[in-house]
Amino acid sequence: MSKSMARSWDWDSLDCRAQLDEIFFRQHDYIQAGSLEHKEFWSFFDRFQRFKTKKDMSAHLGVPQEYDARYRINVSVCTRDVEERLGKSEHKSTRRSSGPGSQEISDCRLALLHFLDFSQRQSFAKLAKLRREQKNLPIFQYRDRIVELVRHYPVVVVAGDTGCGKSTQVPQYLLSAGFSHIACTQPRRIACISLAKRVSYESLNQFGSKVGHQIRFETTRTTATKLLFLTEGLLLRQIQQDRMLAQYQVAIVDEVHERHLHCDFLLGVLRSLMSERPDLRLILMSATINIKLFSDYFSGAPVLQVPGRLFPIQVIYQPIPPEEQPSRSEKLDPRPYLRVLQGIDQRYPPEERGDLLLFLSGVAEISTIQEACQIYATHTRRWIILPLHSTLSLAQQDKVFDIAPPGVRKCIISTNIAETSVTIDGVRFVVDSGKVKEMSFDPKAKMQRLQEFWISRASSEQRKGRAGRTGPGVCYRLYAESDYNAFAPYPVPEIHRVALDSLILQMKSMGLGDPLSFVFIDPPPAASIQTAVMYLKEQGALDSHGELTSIGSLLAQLPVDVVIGKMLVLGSLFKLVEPVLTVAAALSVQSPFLRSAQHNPDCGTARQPLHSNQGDPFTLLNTFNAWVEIKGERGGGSRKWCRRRGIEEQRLYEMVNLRRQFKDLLRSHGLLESEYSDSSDGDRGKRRERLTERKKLHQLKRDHEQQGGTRRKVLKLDEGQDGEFSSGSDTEKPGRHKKDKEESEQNVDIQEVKFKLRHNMSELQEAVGVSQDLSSRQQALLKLLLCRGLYPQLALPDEHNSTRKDSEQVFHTRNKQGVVIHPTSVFASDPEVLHVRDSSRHQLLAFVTLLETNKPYLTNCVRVPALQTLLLVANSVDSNADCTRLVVDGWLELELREPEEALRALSTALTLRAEWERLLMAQLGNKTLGGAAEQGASRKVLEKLSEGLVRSLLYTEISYSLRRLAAFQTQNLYIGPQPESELSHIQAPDLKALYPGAEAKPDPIKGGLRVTSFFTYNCLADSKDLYSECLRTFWSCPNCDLYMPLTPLERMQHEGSCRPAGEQQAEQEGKKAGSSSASSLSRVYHCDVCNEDLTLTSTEILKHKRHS
DNA sequence: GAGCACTGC
Repeated sequence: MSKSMARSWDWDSLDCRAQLDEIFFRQHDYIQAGSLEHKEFWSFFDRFQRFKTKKDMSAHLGVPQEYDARYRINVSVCTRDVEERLGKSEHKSTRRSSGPGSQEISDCRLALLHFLDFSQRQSFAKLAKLRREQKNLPIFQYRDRIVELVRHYPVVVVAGDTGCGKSTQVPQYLLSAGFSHIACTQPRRIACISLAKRVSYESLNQFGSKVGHQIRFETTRTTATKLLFLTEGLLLRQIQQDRMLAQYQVAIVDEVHERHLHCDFLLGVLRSLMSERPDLRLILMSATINIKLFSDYFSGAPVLQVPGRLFPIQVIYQPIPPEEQPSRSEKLDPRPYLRVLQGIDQRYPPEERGDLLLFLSGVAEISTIQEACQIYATHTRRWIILPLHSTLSLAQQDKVFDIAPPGVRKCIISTNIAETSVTIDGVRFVVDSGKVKEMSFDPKAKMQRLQEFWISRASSEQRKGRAGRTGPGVCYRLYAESDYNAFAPYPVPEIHRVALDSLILQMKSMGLGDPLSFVFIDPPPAASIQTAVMYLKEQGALDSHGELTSIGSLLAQLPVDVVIGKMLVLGSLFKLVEPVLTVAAALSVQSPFLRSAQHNPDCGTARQPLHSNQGDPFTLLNTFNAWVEIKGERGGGSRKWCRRRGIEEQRLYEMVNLRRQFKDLLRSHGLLESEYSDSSDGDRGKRRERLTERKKLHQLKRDHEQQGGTRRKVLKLDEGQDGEFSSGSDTEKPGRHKKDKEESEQNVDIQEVKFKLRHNMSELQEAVGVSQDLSSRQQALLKLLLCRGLYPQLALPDEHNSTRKDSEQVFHTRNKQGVVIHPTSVFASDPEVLHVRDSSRHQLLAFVTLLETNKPYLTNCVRVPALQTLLLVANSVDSNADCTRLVVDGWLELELREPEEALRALSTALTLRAEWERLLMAQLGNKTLGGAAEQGASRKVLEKLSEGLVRSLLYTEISYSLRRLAAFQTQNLYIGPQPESELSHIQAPDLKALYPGAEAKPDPIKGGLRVTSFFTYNCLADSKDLYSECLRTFWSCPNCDLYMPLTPLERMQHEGSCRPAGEQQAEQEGKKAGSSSASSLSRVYHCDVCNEDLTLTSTEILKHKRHS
C-alpha cells in the first residue's frame, strides 16, 4: 500500500491488527475488540481497501480520500490519545521498527469513519422501512383513537385478530403519548422476551433500556424501564407483594381470550383494584371473540375492534367416512390423512413452496399417522415428516423450524402446541382433525383426567389461521361443516377444569375474602371451590373458619403446588433441605427423562445406575446429583452424558434455578439459616479466576445475542425417519458424520453459558454434595417427609399382586380402586419390591399424581413402611380397646398380633408426632431464628426427634396385617355417639400437657375417647370380647420403678410423661402422670330395643346389641 | 405398557 510499508507492516497479519485494536477498540470505545461489530469492521476494512485500490486505478467514485467531518457521525473516534499517537508517530516514524505508523493509523481511522457512516446509513434505511411497515399495520389507523380512549376511560378493550399488530404497537402508542410505567402481560415467557426485543428494536432503542421484559428467572428490567413485558403469573406475584400495584400506571393484559387460569384470576384481582386505584389504566387485548364478556365484566368498557391481516384461506371440509372412523381403543386410520398429502401432490407443483401442519390430539395419534406418512414420504421423496409435541427433546422440536430442500415439503404432525405456543412460518396447508385432549379434574376421586374432545369453533379458526401467515393457504377439516357448527363456540376456560387449591390459597393470602363470593369473569363451579377449601383445611393451610394459618401463609408464598410446598417446609425443619430442594424442583419441572429414549436399550443401560427402587423422586435425586458431579468434573461433557442417557439437560438447568429460588424463599421466611458470608469462598486468586471466567462468559452471551440465535438448517430428506435414540444414533459413526458431531460439540452451548453466569458451580456442588450419599437413616427420614407432604395421596398394593404379571399390578387409593402404576415409574419395571414378604413389612405407595388416560395411572411414587408411616402422617387413627386393631382414615385396617407391640408403637408415634408438631409450630411462629444458643438447643431436640422417628419407629419390626375395609365394613365401624350430658361422670384424663391439641374427650361422633386431634381410642366396634377389667395388665415402666396393672391408655399416658432421667431435665414442662385415669371405660348407653339407659363398656354394648 | 398445553417476586 504506502511505500513506507517496507517496515514489515502487514495489514493481513493478526499481530498488526491487534496493535490497531489496542488503539481503536478498547474497553471503553464505541466498538470493542471481540464484539460482532468489531468483526464486521475488519471485514468492511478489507472490502474498503480493495475498493480504494480499485478506485486508485480507475476514476473517482465517490469515496473521499479524507473523511469529511460534516457527515452524520456523532461518535468521536478521534480521542485525544489517538491524536497524540498520530502526532508522535509523524515525528518519530523513521525510528520505529514495528507497530503502526501514522499512515496506518490514519488509514484505519478513515476506514472506521466510513464504516460508522455506512452502518448508520444502513440503519436509517432500516428505520424508514420499519416506519413504513408500522404505518401499514391495520391498527395504525386507530392509533389516536386508542390513546384518546385510554385517556378517558379506566378500562379499554382492544380486539383484533392475528396480524393486526396490537401487541407490538399499542404499548408504543401509549409510550409516545406520554404514559409510562406500563406493564404488559403475556401468557407465555417466550412472548415476553420476543415482544420486548421487537418493541425495543422498532423504537430503535429510542427508549433505550426503557423497554424490558421480566419472567421468572430472567429480567432486563432497570429503574429506567417504562414498558415491561411480563408473564401473567409474575404480575400476580407482584400484586401479592404490592397490593395497590403502585409500581404501574398502566396495565395491559394481552391474549385475554385464551382464558388461562392466571389470566382469569388476574382480571378479577385488577377489577377489584380499580376502585382503589382510579388512576390506573387497564387495557385488555383479545382476539375478536367473546368481546362482550370482557367489556361487560368491566361495566361496559369501550371496545375498539381492529381488523386482522391474514392472507385468504380456503376451507375444505373432508369428513372421515364411517368405515375409516376409529372405534374406541383402536388406532387411528391413516387413510384420510394420506389422501390429503396425495391431493396436495396432485394439485400443487412441487416447486410451489408451502409446508403442511397437521393437528392431532396426542402423542400416540401422532406416532400412528407419522408412521403411515413416512412410508408415503419415503416412496414419493416429496415430504419430510416431522412430529411436534412437548415431550419431544428440545432439539427435535427445533427441527420444525429448519427448511426443507427444494421440491420437498415439511409435514409437521403436531398437538395443539402449534396452535398458540409454537409459530411456524411457511405453512400453507393445515389439516385439522378437530380433536384435542383436555385435562379435567374429578374432585370425588381426586384424580386428573385427560380426555379427547371435539375442539371449539374458536380453536378451529385458530388452527385454520396457521395456514395464512405468510401467504394464501388451504385448510382441510376432517369433519363436516355441520360438525363445525355444532362445536362449542369457545374452549372451556381453564378455571372450570382444574383443581383450584393453589388459586384459593393465593386468594386467601391476598385477602380477597370469601372465594365463593369473589366476582370472577366466569365463576368456577362452587363445588370446585369448596373442594379446594376442604383440601386446604385438611392440609392445615386454613383453619376451621377458613382463615389462613401460619403454614398456609408460608405455602402461599412458595411458587409450587401445596404438596411440594409442604415437603420444602418439612425438609428445612429436619435439616434435609438439600435433597428436598432437589426433589421439589424435580417434581415441578417436566421429567428430564425423554420418552423417546425409553425404547433404546443403550439409554436404559446407561440410566440403570441412576435408578432407585425406593421410588421415582429418589431416581430424580440420583440423576441430579450425578449430573452436578459430571458438570463439575468435565463441564461441557455433561451434554454428552445427558444424551447418552436420554436426558433433557434443559430440565436440569431449570431445576438448578428452581432450587435456588426455593432456597432463597425458605431463607427469607426464616426457615433456613442465612448463608455464611462470602469470605469462606476460597482465596483471592480463586475469586479473581471466577471473575475472569465471568467476563468471558458475558462476552460469549453477547456474541450469541448479536448473532440473533441460530441459523436455520436445511433438512435432509431422511430426516425424522427414525427418532434420535433408535438404531443407535448415539454410537459414533466414522467419516464426515463424526466430524459434524465434534464441531457441534464445540459450539457454544448458550444454555450452559447462561447457567454458569447465574450459578456458582462449586457452591452448588458443595451444597449437593451433602445429599449425595444419604445414609439409610436419612433416606428413611426423607421418605417420611415426602410422604407427609404427599399425604393423603397414598395407594395400597392389592393383596393378590404377587400372583399377577408385572404389568397387571393393581393398587387402590381411598377414593379410587384399581389404579395402576405408570410405565415410566421405577416400580413398573420392578414391582417385586412392593410385594409383601413378611408380615412386618407391608408397604404403601405415596404418589404425586393420579392421572386417568386409558387407565388411572399413578406417577412419581415412593414406597413407605405402612404402619409406621400411617401413625405419623394420617389424619385419623382409631383404635379398639387394646390397640391391636387400628383403622386409618376410615379406609385402612391394621391388625397387630401383639398387644404389647401395638401399644408401644402407638405410644411412640403419639409422642414423636407431638414433638414434631411442636417444633414445626415453633419454627413457623418464630420468623427470625433465635440466637445461636437457641438454635443449638433446637438442633439437639431435632436430632433427638429424627433419631426417634427412625430408630424407635421406622426401623421397628412389628407383625401386622393390612387391608382396606370393604364398603359394608365402613358402615358399622364405630361404637357411635353418646349424649354428652350422660357422660359427665366419666373422668377424662388430662392429656393436654402430653400431646398438644390433646382433648381426651368422648368423641361425639365415633364414640370412645378422642386423645389427640388425630387419635381416637377405643371407638371401634371391636369384635373381640373384652371387658374393661381385662384391659388392665401388669406393666413395668422401663424408665421408672412403676409396676402396676394399667389400662392401655394409662400406659400411654405414663410413657408420654415418664422419660429417661436424662430427658426429664430437658423437659421442664411440669407434667405429672395422670392422677385420674380413664379406668371407667364404661358409659351410659341408650338401647333403642330395650328403651333403657345402661352403663356398659364398649364391648358390653356390642354384646348387648347382638343379644337384644 | 404409554401423557394436551401453559405458568410462578
